Amino acid sequence: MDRQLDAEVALRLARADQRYTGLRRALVEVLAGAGRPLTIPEILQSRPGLSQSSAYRNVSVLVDADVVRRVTGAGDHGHFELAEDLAGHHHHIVCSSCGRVADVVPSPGLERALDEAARATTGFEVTEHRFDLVGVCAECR
Amino acid sequence: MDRQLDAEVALRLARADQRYTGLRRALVEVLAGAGRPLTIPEILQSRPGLSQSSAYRNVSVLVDADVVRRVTGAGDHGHFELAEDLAGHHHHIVCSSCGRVADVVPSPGLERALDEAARATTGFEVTEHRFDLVGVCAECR
DNA sequence: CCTTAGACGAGAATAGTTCTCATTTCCAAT
DNA sequence: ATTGGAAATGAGAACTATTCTCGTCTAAGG
Repeated sequence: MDRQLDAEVALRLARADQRYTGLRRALVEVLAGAGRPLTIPEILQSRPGLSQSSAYRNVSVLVDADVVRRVTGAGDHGHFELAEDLAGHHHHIVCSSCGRVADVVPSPGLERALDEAARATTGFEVTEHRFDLVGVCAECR
Repeated sequence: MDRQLDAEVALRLARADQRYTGLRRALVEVLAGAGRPLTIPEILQSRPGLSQSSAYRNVSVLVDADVVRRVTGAGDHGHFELAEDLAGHHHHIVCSSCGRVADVVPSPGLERALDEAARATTGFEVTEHRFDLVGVCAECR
């Protein structure tokens, strides 16, 4: 696994008073290697023997430590990916048929427009934006 | 309730081989009057006596008939609103603290940028885009 | 080593949502 | 109007993703 990523994750867990255990390292590895948001069942498949309760518990710890982010809006299962400042800012495209989620790298022009929209909003203190495309993936088509 | 909306909903339900019952009319009224996506508990509050199972069932019927759309990514409950072509295209801002969702009307420039991004995506047949802001609402702040 | 706080796994518990089924309502044809 | 059948309704059971509980085990620091 990437050394710098490893060190940054260790730092964030330490900040949250959490240990960087083998299981948590494994979760970070799986998510870093996937290149797209994964569900808990998908994570369990890639690490046979890992118990479901531990997967949920530790993903939750990683979310609280700002290492992992939960992605919603794609079928029944939550999807998980590395935090944006670890994996790079990107958006998602969701298949409306099978729920699969793929990463999309945005253009600078798009980002400028999105930030502008965030600034124009009143009444809320905007902290984040989400831009997802919805469509049908090649397999489902 | 708006006559044109009423007729359009009747048409869509007929297309889906569904009746436009009093309960379904009530649901459309509540959603049209809210001006923001509502959860099932919120809908139940505004129509006392309405049973939970009927609310879920009929909202689902309305979703299948393309009258209502489910909004995800805001807390534990799903939120429901009128379909975009009935209520007008808009985006949402979600309070990360309490889960409340408000509507946001986008600028033409933003829409142009979003459409461009959709066109640039390959591998998927893009049918829709979602752009949500996340922040903290005035009450929670 | 030993101690002890925390992590682990298995399964129970929870909560949002969907399903079942007995009853009622609605519509159409007589 | 009346009746027959198809669909809607409501109460509660069932389902499923997720979280919690608790007894056991691991591992870091003294």
